[in-house]
Amino acid sequence: MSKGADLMILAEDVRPLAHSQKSMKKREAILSAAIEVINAKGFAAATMTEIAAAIDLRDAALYYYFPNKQALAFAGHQRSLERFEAILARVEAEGGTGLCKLRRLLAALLDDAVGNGPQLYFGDNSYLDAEQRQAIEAWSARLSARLERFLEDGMADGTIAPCEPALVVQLMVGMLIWLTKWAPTTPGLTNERLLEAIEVMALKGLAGPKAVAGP
Amino acid sequence: MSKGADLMILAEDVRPLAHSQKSMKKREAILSAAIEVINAKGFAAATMTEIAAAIDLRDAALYYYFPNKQALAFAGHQRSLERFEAILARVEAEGGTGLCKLRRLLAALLDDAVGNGPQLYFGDNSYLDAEQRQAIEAWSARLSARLERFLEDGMADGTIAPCEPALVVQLMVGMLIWLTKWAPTTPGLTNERLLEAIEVMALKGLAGPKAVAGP
DNA sequence: TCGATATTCTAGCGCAAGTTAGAATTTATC
DNA sequence: GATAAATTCTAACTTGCGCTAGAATATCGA
Repeated sequence: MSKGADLMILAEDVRPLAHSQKSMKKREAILSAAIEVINAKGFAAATMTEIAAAIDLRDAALYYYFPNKQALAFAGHQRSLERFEAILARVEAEGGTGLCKLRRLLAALLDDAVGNGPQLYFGDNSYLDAEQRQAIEAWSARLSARLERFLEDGMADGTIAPCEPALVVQLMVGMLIWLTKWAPTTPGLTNERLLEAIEVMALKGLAGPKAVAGP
Repeated sequence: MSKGADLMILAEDVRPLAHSQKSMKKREAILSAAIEVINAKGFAAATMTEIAAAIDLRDAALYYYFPNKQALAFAGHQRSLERFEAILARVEAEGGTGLCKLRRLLAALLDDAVGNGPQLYFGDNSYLDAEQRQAIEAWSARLSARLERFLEDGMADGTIAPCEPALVVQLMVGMLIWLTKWAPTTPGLTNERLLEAIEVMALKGLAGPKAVAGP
């Protein structure tokens, strides 16, 4: 094996060897469908047939884009984390107090969920093999750490009360994961009301002495 | 079919026809193992073999106590809801302000999780058939309503700020479900620190003008 | 100790779902 | 339009797991 070929293979999966943009678009569609189904029913209960049917294909067609079900799910996790990271980076770039950033992040995540459907952000990944799981968890941990920074920033600038950032972040993640399951089935629920509830329950308590109202 | 026989069958599953107390104990052990495995890996990924192995049995032995996997999971949901309801009833009986009850309930749930392992409280149940799912969801809804009462009581007695109880309860449920997944794998984490984090993030924000500190 | 009952095991069936091979069909290029 | 490439399909193989039948073992009362 030449060193060059090795590097090509490491990047991700090799199936679409020299694929066009049109092909990549279908790959994305498959990924979205897979994320939705896996998120709704869990990895094991989500069948390749069902994922394929969601975009009018037969199960076998999926293997043209992904080598197997595991790799498809892995790619789904990666894409979800990319999206999360993009939102996170945007909020970081906009700056502001710790509490401000936290508030804007939550709003952006809700908007994203509405527009693009729920993701696999931090949920179950026990079905991945050791390397894949390690990669996803390391990535998740890096993102969580950046989220914790918001809390630390807030504790420094006085907009957030003393707390253990790691624990608080996990509590928030739990809220958000569960949100994607029940909120879509609750009729008449708007993002505004959700944000209001989160504001009252999760953010008001975190607010420190220098916190001010408003976005 | 006689009417009498019909009623006997409705109650639950019939397998352990005239079983002794010893047999019932094993049934409970199987239930606990099933709850743990299903909670950890999801219904579809949890195999009868693995559940049985957790208490040194072969998969076939489980069918002496439960007619099939679905019924086993259903019984698990029921047992979890029973436990939840028992805790809820105890807190209700002790009385106090709305915030007080909420606080004590969360503490009791954490204690329960430590002693008896995580439960299937409100998680996924898409694998149940229509009747079973309906039964579980109706029961869950009744319990949620009683939990919402705590918030309404608090809003009435001034210990909890104005909010939409149904939404806030769901946010809390999400925190708790997710908690059972990551907390056990976090080294050095105590219930005290968890309660403190919940107190700061979830309860302080809900506190109304008449709230006072302490348990 | 012995028979009856309760409990668990071994062996294997059947089915669903992941996967593959290769044919069929569409799409792109000249 | 014809040829090549890309994409999707049909059909079948394989495996793992829920589940069953019936044998084997343990438990217990007389």
